[in-house]
Amino acid sequence: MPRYNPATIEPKWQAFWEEHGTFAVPRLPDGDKLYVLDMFPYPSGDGLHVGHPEGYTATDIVCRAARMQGKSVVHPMGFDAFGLPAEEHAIKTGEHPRIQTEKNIATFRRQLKSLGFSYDWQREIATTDVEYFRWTQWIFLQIYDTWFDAETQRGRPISELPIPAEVKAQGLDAVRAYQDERRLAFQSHAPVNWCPALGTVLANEEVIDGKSERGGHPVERRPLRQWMLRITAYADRLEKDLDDLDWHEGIKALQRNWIGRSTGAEVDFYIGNTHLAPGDSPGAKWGEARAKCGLPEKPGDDVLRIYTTRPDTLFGATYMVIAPEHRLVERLTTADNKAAVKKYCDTAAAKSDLDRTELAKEKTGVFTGSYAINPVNGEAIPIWIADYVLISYGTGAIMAVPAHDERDFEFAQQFGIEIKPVVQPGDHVPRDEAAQILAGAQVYTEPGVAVNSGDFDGLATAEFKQKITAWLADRGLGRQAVNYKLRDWLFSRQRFWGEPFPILHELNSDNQPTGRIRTVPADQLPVDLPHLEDYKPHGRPEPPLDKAPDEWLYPVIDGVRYKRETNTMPQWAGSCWYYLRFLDPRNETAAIDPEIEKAWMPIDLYVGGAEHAVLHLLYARFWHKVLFDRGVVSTPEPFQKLVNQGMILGENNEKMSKSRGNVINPDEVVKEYGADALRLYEMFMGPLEATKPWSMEGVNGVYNFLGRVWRLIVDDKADALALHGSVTNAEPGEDDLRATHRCIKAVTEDLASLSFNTAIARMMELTNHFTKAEVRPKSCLESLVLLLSPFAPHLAEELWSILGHVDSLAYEPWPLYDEALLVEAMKEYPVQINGKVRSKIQVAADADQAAVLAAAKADPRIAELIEGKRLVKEIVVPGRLVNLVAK
RNA sequence: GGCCGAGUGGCGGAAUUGGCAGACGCUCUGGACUUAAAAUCCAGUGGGGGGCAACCCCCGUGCGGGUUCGAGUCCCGCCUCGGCUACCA
Repeated sequence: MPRYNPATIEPKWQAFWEEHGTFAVPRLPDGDKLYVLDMFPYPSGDGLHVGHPEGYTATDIVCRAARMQGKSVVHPMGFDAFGLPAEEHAIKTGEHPRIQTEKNIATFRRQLKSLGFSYDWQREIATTDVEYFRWTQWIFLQIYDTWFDAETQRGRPISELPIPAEVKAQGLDAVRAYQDERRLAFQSHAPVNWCPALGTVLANEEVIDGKSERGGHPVERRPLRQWMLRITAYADRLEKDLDDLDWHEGIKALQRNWIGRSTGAEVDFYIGNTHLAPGDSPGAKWGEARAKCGLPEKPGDDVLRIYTTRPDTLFGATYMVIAPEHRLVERLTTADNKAAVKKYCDTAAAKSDLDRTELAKEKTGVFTGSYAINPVNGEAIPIWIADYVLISYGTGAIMAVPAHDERDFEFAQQFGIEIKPVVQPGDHVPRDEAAQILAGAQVYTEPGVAVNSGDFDGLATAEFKQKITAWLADRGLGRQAVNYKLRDWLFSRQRFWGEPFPILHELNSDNQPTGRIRTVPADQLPVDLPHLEDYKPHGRPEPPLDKAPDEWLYPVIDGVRYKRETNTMPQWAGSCWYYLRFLDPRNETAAIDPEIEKAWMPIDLYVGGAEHAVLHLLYARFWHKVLFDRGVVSTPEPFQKLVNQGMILGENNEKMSKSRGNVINPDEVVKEYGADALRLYEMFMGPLEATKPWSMEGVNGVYNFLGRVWRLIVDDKADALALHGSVTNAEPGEDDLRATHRCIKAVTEDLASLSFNTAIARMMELTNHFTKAEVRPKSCLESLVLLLSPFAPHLAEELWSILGHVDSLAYEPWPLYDEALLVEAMKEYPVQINGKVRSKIQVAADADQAAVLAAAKADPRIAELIEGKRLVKEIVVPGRLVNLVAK
């Protein structure tokens, strides 16, 4: 009884492919290349999730079909293997994180192989491989060695950075400092979540409500020396280059939003050298001086520089706000406000970003006691401190215009500050509402026409913005400015299990850092992680590598003692360039051979979850652009086409999670139904990009389909493996050919648009067609098997061999369809009267419109229905339908 | 609050982009085969109504309007659900 038995045929073909190196890819493409990439997984201890095979099957289908269509396809897989869980396991057990990581990778590899994906496993890499992160470190050195030339909008070697004469005159250290300030990788102090009870620094996700996720211990924010990458320098290019990418508009919008470019003006408000009081003015001298020398590059201590996107509302500014971390806080606070201000700033410092934004519904703030002079009207307005202004955006200070900004409005209402409307709403605003706005009782943030704005009254918002910006620039009081929501990338972590930085800090004779740093030369990479006795926290905020043995931690070069950088890189680092290494995974002299890079890049199709739509894709694009500027890669963008697979929900339509108990294990599905059924089901569920619920009955459904295909070709009632009796070498009939060629056309087209679900439906139709047929022409069955092979490769290979072929079908030419065979002699037209189908007629396929119309009117039922009525309109849509409008 | 996406039978989903709504599959029902069951094969399966019958009629794509000979598809106004994001001045 040769039944369809995936449990025997699947391992058999997997072994065959492996033995024969069926999917091994040559160094360079042979003919048209296709680079299809999956987002490589993080090998968690839980093993593969059913979400993984969704995208992986989609790309596998594309690759298998492309090979049959003669393309040279590279389709690699690897592992994003650094990460917290392995380190936590190490802390508990004392076992090196690498051991756990490798176990997990082994599980993932086994699971992936059991699904029959056509990866070139020779190219497998893990970000944790020393030979891989050697080149991650090398790329860091490239970034470190680069400064961004704003003029040409390009990253250039630091050696090409022009050094101003006055800097040069101050000596070598000054030059170094000047360069270091401009490198794309630089050091800075940034707060971390320090948990004294756990003796370790926590990631943001590990902090909930200001307490540690584990144990609920208090967490404080502490500034620590960190590495930053200057991604903001590339913000404009990262935004602009999205235009030419073949990505879903929604994802592009997400990235644009994240970059968050805004244009406005920076404006200086005079604050004097002491504390200004109401009624004070800067005096004519200051204004004259400014008009002469223009706006200084950096604001001095006598002004408060703010950023606004609405310079047209300057006349409506009734107070100022600076962030609690602003450098002028102390300077601006008058004696009698000191205590309150200190208390407020201390509280703000303890709050996490989350507390300051999401959870804080009510606005808070404190008055400094001093005033600033509005440059447009000379009015002195109070300066407040409030944490709704972020130090990390713009200048960390704003002018508040409560009449035309919701946040300022809320704040002003709360603290009883004047609300002064300066924008007359547009005509779309109802009259009573406009009156409310002009009375300062309601906020209005849209454009309109200026009022209460001196000589500028009557200007439309857009025009006013331009005029006032020019006015300010003329007087040295302000300038046009651009800002981004995007922040520089905090690139260091206080963790063990990550890539070490190839950086050394010089020490003086007292073992204190001198501030000078040097890099580990490229030819001395990799910097491997040291051996540790155990992985337990050492109880200081410094990274765990601080407890590395001295031989590792303190190298001596040319008689100078250094301390290694002990921060490690974040998990994002490894995934920023893995797609390059896949092309040349064993290269020992370069990250990638330029010849190989030119031949295969860019990636033609990149498939992965939407959860990486912002960070991973932005970071990788940023690295790629730096590498492009430095001549390492030849394309400005890595991922030409991107598709985000949808989420798979549990059977109950909820997210899959252990706690809900609705997690589906792919191993179980493979065991019960086979890999082909799992693959086919995941593709049949619905569109790749849609969120859709799992259904075991659905899996059973496609499993039945595969069984039907099997029985179409194999006689499952025979004692031994034999072709079904109705399989024949005879020439196929017209109906068979039409059905087959329609299927070829549909599947080919659906594949091109990644519409796998409908492609499968078409193959089901063809299977139904031949199941009913008493004679099944072999040539048609072969076409079906080839069409099915990218989806259910094991079954297809088995049937292909049963049909008498010796070789794998992996490189068999893709079936072609003949347009001439698709058309029928007769065509059925529905005939509508007043838009409702009343009859159907058979007409010769090549009949002209008049003939179709005549046939429609001649139809007995139609004739009866239009009898005695007047035909107002007669519509014939060629190839579609007839509609008669009768009265 | 903002951005994006989606609402079609009992369920997952189709619909050449303005042209027969419900392809394909699941579920369910009936039949064939069988001593019986499973498996398999065949047929039916949006709702309501009429007819002995082949058939016929009405309603129907979240809701309300509109454009059109014709709307799931386009326009206007809502409702619901999901994802991402969140004081970015």
